[in-house]
Amino acid sequence: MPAPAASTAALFHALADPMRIEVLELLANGERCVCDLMEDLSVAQSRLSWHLKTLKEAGLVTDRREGRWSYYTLERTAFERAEKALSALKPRARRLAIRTADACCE
Amino acid sequence: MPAPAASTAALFHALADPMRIEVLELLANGERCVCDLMEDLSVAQSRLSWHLKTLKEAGLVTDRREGRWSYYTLERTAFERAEKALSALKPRARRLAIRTADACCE
DNA sequence: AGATTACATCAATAAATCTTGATAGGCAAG
DNA sequence: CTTGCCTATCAAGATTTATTGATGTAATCT
Repeated sequence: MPAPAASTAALFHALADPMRIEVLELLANGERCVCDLMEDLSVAQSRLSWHLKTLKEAGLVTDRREGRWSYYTLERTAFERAEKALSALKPRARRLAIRTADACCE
Repeated sequence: MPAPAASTAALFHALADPMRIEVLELLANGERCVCDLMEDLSVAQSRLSWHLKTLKEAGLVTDRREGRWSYYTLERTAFERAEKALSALKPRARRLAIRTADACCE
């Protein structure tokens, strides 16, 4: 059975922002610290921090503290969940259009 | 090269709502008319119509008019775009953390 | 033609999300 | 211990997105 619609939606929601996509693109090459991300994206610190938080809450990244730096890493399993959700939605059946509602069809 | 972050985000945005996910789940079994979707989801008509519109604008579904009924179908290519975008983001490299910014590291 | 059905669209409101600037906390260096 | 750096969090406002109820439109039926 598929994951609940709400949790699938929440996962995709985290992917539904251009800046978060850019962050993920940077992290795809490996772990990065916040200061580097800030520089690469030329973005305000609190803004970046907010997006990192939403990525983290969605499980797409994890963070790690080292001294005064924070490092973020992609979390592979979340991407696998997203892939599964996607393929569960992909068209898989007949093209037929058969109305079943009787409110509008009888 | 990857699709622009903004268009990737827009695609995922269409997937970022529980009701839209449910609609797509229903459509995964094949084309359906709006009246059937309404009944299966027990949802107000204008609300459903709105979500169908955003799915359509994202390219995830297409519609077809037949008499007074509208039929919606999944659009496979959009799902392929989404899959590509996802796999472009998946972790693919070293775990190393190397700071490159010199604003914060020198 | 008039009535009804199926759906889209609009306007108003509500709710969620994002941005910005300010403040606060942890850590390290001096 | 004080200062400065890196990051998180907060509060306020702006923007976007979603819901609701009403109206519009096109097709069908009588």
